[in-house]
Amino acid sequence: MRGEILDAAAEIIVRKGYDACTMRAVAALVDMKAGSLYYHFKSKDEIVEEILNQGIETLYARVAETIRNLPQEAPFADRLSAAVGVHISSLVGKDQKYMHVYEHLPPIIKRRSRKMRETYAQLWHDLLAGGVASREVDAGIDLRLLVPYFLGGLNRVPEWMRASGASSDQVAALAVATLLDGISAKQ
Amino acid sequence: MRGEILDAAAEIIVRKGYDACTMRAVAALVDMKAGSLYYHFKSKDEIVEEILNQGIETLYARVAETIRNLPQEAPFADRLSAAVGVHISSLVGKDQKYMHVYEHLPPIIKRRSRKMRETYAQLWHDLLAGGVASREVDAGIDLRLLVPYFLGGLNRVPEWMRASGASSDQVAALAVATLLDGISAKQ
Amino acid sequence: MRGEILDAAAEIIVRKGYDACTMRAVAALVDMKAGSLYYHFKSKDEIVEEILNQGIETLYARVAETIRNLPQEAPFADRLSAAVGVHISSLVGKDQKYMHVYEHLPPIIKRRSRKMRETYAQLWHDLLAGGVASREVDAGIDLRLLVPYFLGGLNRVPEWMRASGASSDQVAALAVATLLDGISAKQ
Amino acid sequence: MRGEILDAAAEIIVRKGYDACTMRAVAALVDMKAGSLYYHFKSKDEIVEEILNQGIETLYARVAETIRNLPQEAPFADRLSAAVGVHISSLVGKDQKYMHVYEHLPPIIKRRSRKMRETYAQLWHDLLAGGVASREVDAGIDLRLLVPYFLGGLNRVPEWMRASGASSDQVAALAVATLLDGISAKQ
DNA sequence: AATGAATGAGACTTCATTCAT
DNA sequence: TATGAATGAAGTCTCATTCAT
Repeated sequence: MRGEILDAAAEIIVRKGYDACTMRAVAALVDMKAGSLYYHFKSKDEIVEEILNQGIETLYARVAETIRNLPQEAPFADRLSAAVGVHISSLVGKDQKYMHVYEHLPPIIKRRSRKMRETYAQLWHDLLAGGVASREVDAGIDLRLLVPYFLGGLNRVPEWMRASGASSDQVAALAVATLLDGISAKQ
Repeated sequence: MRGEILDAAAEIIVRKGYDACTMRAVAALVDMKAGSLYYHFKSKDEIVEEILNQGIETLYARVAETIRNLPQEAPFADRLSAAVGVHISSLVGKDQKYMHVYEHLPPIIKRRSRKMRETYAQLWHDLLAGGVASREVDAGIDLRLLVPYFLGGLNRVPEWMRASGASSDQVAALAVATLLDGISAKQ
Repeated sequence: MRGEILDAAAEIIVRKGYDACTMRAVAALVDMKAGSLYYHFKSKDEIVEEILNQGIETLYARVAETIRNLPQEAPFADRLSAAVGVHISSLVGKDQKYMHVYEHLPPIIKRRSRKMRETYAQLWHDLLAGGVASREVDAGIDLRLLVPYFLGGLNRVPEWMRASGASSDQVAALAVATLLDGISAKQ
Repeated sequence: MRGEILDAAAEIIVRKGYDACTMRAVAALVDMKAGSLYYHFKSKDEIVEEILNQGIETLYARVAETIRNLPQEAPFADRLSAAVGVHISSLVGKDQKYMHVYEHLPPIIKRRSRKMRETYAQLWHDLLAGGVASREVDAGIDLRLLVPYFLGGLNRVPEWMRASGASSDQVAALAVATLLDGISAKQ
């Protein structure tokens, strides 16, 4: 039941926005009355928080596992490519409502998942630091800046994919290529 | 007075989020009672819409003018650099609350400024297309994908600057360098 | 100016109902701002009251004069017919907004013109009493009951004319004939 | 509870007018807070509409049944008398607040019950048409005009009864007699 | 485990009215 | 005479939450 409630809430947030996600609306979707939700959750916030965390935790787990499963000697470009691929396909995957949720939340609530999101950013930081260590990434780059900048672009991807009609593979390829080599014409 | 009300509303949205931006709160900030706001605006929506438009329109005007003022023969890297610089400093400039507003709005309301935002995206599209035409940008890049991806990253900048403590110049430089040449170590 | 304001208010009440008759609406119709009305009237109530009275007073004056102008020896049927004709055509006359107003007012406000309306009822009472005196009206009829009952029917006339599409003459003729002779088939 | 709320609202409308019938006032009368009413009704309109319908529907049902229960061969005068009696006593009956409500509503809201009221008018139309068919009513009378005119008078009855102090039976008798035979003195 | 019913806070909005200018 | 600006009261409605059953 707890799970079904979370599912319902996520569904509503993604489909109609955070404001439309009232306790009554959630309850209706699981064939209950609003008051009954309080048997399973202490408050609306608890529901949202749980959804929020579940989203990033899953994302973290997937990307972490993908990286871990690569052969240790895999070149940086491959590691990056794999990570970006999993990140984007997770954001976009049909059954992955929980991950879409984040983009619909008011900033005040987003902030609650900051710690977990920093942990996730650290994952990327480590990935890139690995590239620097192996001299595959330019040592002059300040990773403290690059990581948030790059993730910032990545997180908007679903929003813009809808507009441009591109596939997640196309977007992933573009992101990787651009990050690695830039857009300057090579002589 | 109209202007002061808009200022107040923008201030609240940016500082405490859209939900906290009630008519009462706005009124209090300009030393009025809630009802009085209706002498100046037909509805809360009208206020938000005006803020929204003013933000993007100013941004558009600034970036467009910056580009226009460059010497025609300026190399692409310079044009890009100038544009990115203006964009970021506008987003971050202290007195430029109106531009911060966008990131705090619920998607339903964001949608209202879509047309203007597309116009703005077109500006960047043209800038990059110019680079392709002059063979300074790799012709293989699909601009329909790149522009939203790049702007997506750019728009998150203030959010992450706060966290990393970098200056807007630093971030701008990073964004330009990365976009142009990527992060791969050059031999 | 006073007159134009009254006109405007009456117009609105008749066309859109009492609730739509706000000070702002009235002001707009005379090209003013709401506050300015208070130079001419002490309150909204004063406006409504004045309209109300003007309506009945005119009606009273017309009917009274019509009766007075009849030759003293005119038969009762003629007197009644004349009075009903004036009453109905006043209620229905295009330029006579003030009289339409009454039907749109909330009962609480209607009550304010009670005294004047009783005076008006007295006019009819006298008319009928004259008929009794001259033995043209059945002496068994309790005029205290008949007058309000008959006027009640008469006042709804405009409302129902609109529905049935009859002319004011048709309705007047029907009212007179029915009142005098009833609807029973005469052998 | 639904019923008690309707009762309370009707009570207020009849006693203090439609404008005084605020959600707060209704709630207070049933010992609740305004917001709680929305558990039982979707909107204030729903409350008013329900009262409105209940009033006319009851009236229709009563009059229709009264007529139906008369022996088929009952003379027209008896049928009319019975119908008028029920109509008036319904309007006036102490427990029948719902029927008083109509006269206190703003025209915009009255209109909502038009269809049901037309159905009710049809009932009277049929009654009179029956009289014409059996040659008890003068065939020259235009029923399309008479019915609304007569009902118009009937509906004002409670308003005027209060003033004149007559009983409902007295008024009913007067209405029937007048309608049937008029007020002319019989030779 | 769930519901019916209620609450209190607070949202947006409208309106008659006031008053300095 | 008229207006711009403001106010306070009130109105309808929504929502998270509570609690006895």
